[in-house]
Parts: sequence; structure tokens; C-alpha cells
Amino acid sequence: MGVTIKDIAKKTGLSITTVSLVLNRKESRISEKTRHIIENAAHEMNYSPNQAAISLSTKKTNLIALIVPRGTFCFFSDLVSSIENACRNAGYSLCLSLPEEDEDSCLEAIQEALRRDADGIIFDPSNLDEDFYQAYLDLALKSETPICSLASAGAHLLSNSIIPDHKQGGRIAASHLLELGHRNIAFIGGPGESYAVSDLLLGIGETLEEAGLQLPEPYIIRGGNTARFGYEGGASLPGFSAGGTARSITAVIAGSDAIAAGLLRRAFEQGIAVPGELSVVGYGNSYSCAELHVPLTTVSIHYDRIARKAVNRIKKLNQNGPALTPELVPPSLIVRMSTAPASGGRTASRSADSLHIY
Amino acid sequence: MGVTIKDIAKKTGLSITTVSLVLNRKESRISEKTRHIIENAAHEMNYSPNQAAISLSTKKTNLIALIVPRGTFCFFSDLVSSIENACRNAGYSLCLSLPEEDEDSCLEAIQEALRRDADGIIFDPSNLDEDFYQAYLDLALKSETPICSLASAGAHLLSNSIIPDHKQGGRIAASHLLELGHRNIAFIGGPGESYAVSDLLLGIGETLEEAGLQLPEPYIIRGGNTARFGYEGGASLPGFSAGGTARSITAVIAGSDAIAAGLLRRAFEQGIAVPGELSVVGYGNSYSCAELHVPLTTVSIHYDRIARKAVNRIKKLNQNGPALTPELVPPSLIVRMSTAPASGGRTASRSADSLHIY
DNA sequence: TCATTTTGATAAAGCGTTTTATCAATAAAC
DNA sequence: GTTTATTGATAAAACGCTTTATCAAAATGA
Repeated sequence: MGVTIKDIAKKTGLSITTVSLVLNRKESRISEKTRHIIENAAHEMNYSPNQAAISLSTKKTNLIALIVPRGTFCFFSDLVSSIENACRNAGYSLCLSLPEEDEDSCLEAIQEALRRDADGIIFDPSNLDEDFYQAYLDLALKSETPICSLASAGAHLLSNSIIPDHKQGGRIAASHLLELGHRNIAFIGGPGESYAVSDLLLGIGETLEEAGLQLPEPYIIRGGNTARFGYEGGASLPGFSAGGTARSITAVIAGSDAIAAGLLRRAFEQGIAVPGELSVVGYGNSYSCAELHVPLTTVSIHYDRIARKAVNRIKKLNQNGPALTPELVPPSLIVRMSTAPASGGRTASRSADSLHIY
Repeated sequence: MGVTIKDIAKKTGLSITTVSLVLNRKESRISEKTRHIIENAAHEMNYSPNQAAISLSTKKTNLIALIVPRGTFCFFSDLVSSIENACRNAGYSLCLSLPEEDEDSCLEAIQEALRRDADGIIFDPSNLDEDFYQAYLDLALKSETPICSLASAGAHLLSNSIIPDHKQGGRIAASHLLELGHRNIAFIGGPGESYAVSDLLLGIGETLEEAGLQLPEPYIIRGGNTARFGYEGGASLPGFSAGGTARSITAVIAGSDAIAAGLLRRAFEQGIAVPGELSVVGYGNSYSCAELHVPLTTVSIHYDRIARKAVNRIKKLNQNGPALTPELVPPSLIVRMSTAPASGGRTASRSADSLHIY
């Protein structure tokens, strides 16, 4: 279809080699005169290099494949958006796959990435189980494509992972509530097989234990990551539907912001004041969680940082840098308005700006 | 890096041509025996075709580029997710660009798509202004890459657009409120230059006029598409901060679900009951809008349909089908719980299921 | 002036496919 | 037993680019 360097060569009467050299290699020994002729011609003819040809020749595609199974642990758009940005800044194009959560679909996505000979694969398998990892790793490692996982499970197998430190995330959320004086804290979150949620729970549990408290079985509701689950599952928290003081629980940590949203709605409908009677901490700091009627206190996973690190790592590996050990990225707390001291009082008025509401 | 058909040829002692024929052309005249030998070898050696080479040879990349300027009219994740799905189902890979909203960034994104020689470009410029279209079209049309726009502006120039019928969306929203008996309806929505919002307003205006009403200047608040804008701009609606009956406005149409969310928060904080005292209609039916404490009545843009149509159109154009006229896709109303009769009464209890809340 | 280095440009091979034209061998038709 | 079709496989060119090795011409040094 388009204009090729051959066309430029023909038009200028110079050779293909010369054209290529001018267009790619600033340091090559080409006279200024020739250089100008070619640059002008290229511009006039509206030349655009053909990436397929470049890829074939150089064995670099400048492509990063991002694979995020649908319905993944945290709302995907933050991740996708961050990775896209990081890719663009680093000169990569982004090839996006949102496979279904079953093994076949995910493997297909990986094969697609290999067929396209991506310079790197970023994969977020946080809600898949470990059996899967093996198959995925087999494929990944057989090819020499750098793979960067965004999940802790299997991290020992995969040297190049950048991992949100969900355990730390759990600690942060729990500490926040403890500091506010809460003693009866519940958890509601994702499916049982999810490693991300397991880590999260681990952090919560440890922190509570260190404070001499525990997280008893009935205070843990597992099942999903959706708002619907938050709405429906929330009702089964001990004493949640009872009015006023009958509630033993004063705070809930949700495994995702969506769950927290559902929970907030349930509380609203039942006339339970948040944060007056119930504090809620979300998880993820997704776009939408600042839009709720009670802006959500939540744990930010810092996908922007993770994205930068992941893309960077792939870039280094492409330059034949050494494989590196997995890196944990610590989350941080975003305090908005859904948490307050256990006593029930609203905290001293905080200005919207200091609350990072929008 | 990987195994090539050359390797397979060498291993089986057959020719490259034969290998290629076996692997791609079911109908070619190759003996069953040879076919089996090659298929087995390919499988054993874990052969994966190199897309760059295929592209170079066939001039088909099986790539669709999706360009959605950041901060676009409607929350991008619904669109992106739908397009990804449609691409996958149609055998395409998705190359995603989320450029900044300025012209340079968008042009870069288009050039990237051309460099990658995408089989088609899907572009959502709904919040860019018409000047931009010209530059964008120049590039697009100069190449012969099929382009499918998702915006109405410039549609007369671009034959292959699939366009959400925002005007119809406006009519639907307004009709709904009129049927509920509202007479004082306001609008709060996106920036002045946005054609999408202009269409939306047009639909609203026409519908009100047909009912003998109008949308007076002070009832129109323009500025952005964010929740923050909904929260802050909402307060400037006539009489909004006044208590009880002082409010003249009984219903608001928001230009996006995010705006509606901000508005809902403002209403909550000011003790204005939704939908009891104020009805709110959102726009877009984005993921998050069902998660709000008052599940949002909104206008669904049906991105899934739009995505399928857009991808299909590109596929047909790739098969040398004729260029087609732009197609308008009608939105539809999703009634949830943020609207009620103007009288103030809550509507007869509706079950959650019939409300499409989750 | 002749040998040596530097400068400017090029030819040609290679990257992994597809595809057209060709060819030998076997089968069918006469 | 020739001639003609058919079957099964292949050689080679092409796709658009990069890169190495090569080469002629000009500049430098002795």
C-alpha cells in the first residue's frame, strides 16, 4: 500500500541502503546533502515505515502484550490505562487481551502474544489459581519472551514479576481501622482460590493478631469481587441487618472498591450511617470509588507505578539486561470519608482537598 | 527466536512450500501422509507462525487499532472492553491507544496505527472538535486503511462510521422524565465543543419543545464530564442549595454517569432525596453507575452492539466490500431507581431484577 | 608521487512467510 | 503404447526493511 524506502530510493536516484541509513542512523557517514535530499523526499512522499518489515528484520516488534483476564481482581481500567501510558512513554505499542478467566482463553491470549512476537508480556493472573501458572509458565518460558506477572502466586517461579504487595495492603487497611479504635472488624472479598485476596487476608489477620484481636470465621465473607456481591453478601455480615446497637461489627474491609460500593448501598438502604455507625475500607482506589455518595477510604495499589516498573523491566530485558528478582510494590492508604473513629463520632471536619476525593 | 517453517522443512525433509501449504491451506493437494508428517512435526516442535512475516507477505495484519482519547465523553472501559471482545471474536488483535486529547497526541496515535499497518482503525473522537477531524481524515484517507469513527461530527465526511445516536439518547431521557410528570428539567454535561453533548442537548431540547416546554439557559450547566464537575456544578443549578420546596427543578439529565454520580453525592450531602425530591438520569450505562447508592436510571449506549458493528464493518471492508453509509445506533433507557414521578412519590416498588441493577 | 586513511555510497544477504509457476511422476484415456 | 490429465511436491520471487561487507573516490601523510 504505502510508500516504501524503495520508492524513495527510486525517486532520489540513491540506493535503498542509503535511504535506510539516513532514516534510522543519525551517526552514519552520509553527506549532509544526501541526507537532506532523502529527508525531504521522505517527508514529501509521506513515508511511513512498515513495522512488520522492521520487526522481521530486527526481531524487535516494539509491542507489549497486556493480558488481563476479564472480571479480574481489581477493576481493569486503571491497570490498562496505566500500562498504556507507560508503554507509550517508553515507545511501545500495546496489544490488549481480555480473555475469559478459563485456562484455554488465557493460553490463547499468550499464544497470540507469541505469534505477534511481542517484546514482552504483562500478565495479571491475580484471580487465577496456581495450577494454571504451570501451563502458562511452560509456554512463556519456552519462548524467550520476557514475561512480567502482576501476581504473587508463582512468583518464586517467575523472576520478573512486579507485584502489588497485597499483604501489606491488608496491614495498612487493618492498621487504619485499629488506629480509629475499631475492635470488631469484618472482611468481605473475592473468591477462595484467589491468591491476591489470600494475601490481603493474611495481612489483615496478622495485624489484628498483633493487636491481640482476631478475625473469626463468621466475620469473613468470601465469594466475589463485584458490587452485587458486596450488596448481597454484606447483608450476611453478623448483625448487619439488625438495627442500631445490635450490630457487633463496627468496620468492614472490602476486597475491592466495587464490593465496598455494594456495601455502601446496602448500608444506605438499611439506614446505617457510614462512617457514623460503620466504617468501610475499600481496596484498589479505582476510578469510581471517589464517585460514591460517601467517598471511599481505600487502599491504592498504585498501578501507575507498577505499570512503569513493569514496562521498564521489559525494556531492560530487551536490552539483554539480567533477569531480576520479583519486586513488591507497597500500596498506600487513601483516606476519604467512609471511615471514622469507632466511638461513632465523625472525625474532625476534613477539607475535600486533603481527602483526595477527586 | 522461535521455530520456523524452515526448521520444520529441514526436520521432515520436505520443502518450505509444502509445510506452508499444509499449515494454511486445507484444500491444497498434499497427500494425507505428508500432511500428517508435517502436522506432527509442527506440533512437536511447538511451532508458532510469525505474524510479522505473515503480515509482510499477505499485507494483512489482523490488527485493529482502537484510539480513544483519554477523558473521553463516556467512560472508556466499556468501549474498550466491548471492542476487545468483538475483535477477539472476529479473529483480530487489538492495539490500544489512549492518547491525550490534543491534536498532536491523536495524530501520533493514528500514525502508529498506520505504521503497524492495522487492518482497520476505530476512533472515538466524540469530545474533539471539528477542526481536528480534517487533519485526522487527511491522514486516514491518504492511507487506504478503513477507518470507523464513533462520533457524529464529520460523519458526512467519513462513510464508515458507527455512531451512537446521542440525539435520540437525549429524546429518550427527556421523554422518560416527561412521562413521570416532570416539567422543570435541567441539564448538566460536557464541554461546549463536544459534538456528542451538543447532539444530546438537541434531543432533549426538541423533546421538551414538543411538549410545550423549554430548557432555559440557566438550566443548562456545561463544563465537563467528571464526577467532580457533577458535584461542583450541581450546586449551581437554580435553587439546588435551597432546602425543600424552594427548588424549582425536579429533574436533572446528566451528560455522563460520572456527572450523575457527583450530583447524587451533592444531593445526599444536602439532604435532597433522590428520587423523592429530585430525579436524576445518567448517560452511558457505564459499569459503575449501577454501583451507586441510588442505582442510576441511565441511557445505555450499547457499546457492545456498536463494537460488533464496527469490527464487522472493518472486516467487510477488508474483504473488499463496498464503503457503507454511516449507521446510527439507537440507545435505550435503563430504568433503575434514581427517577420517580414528579409528584414526589416513590414509584410502586419494583423488584431489583426488573431494574437491571446489577 | 605513491601508500594509506577517510568518506560516501552501495550490493547483497537475510528475516519468515505466501504464492505462482514449474516439474516429475503417476494415473487415465485413447 | 502413446498422449493427456491429475497428483504431489518444489524452486524461486516477493513483501519492506536492516546490516555487513565491499568498493570507489577523495583526502591525507610520507
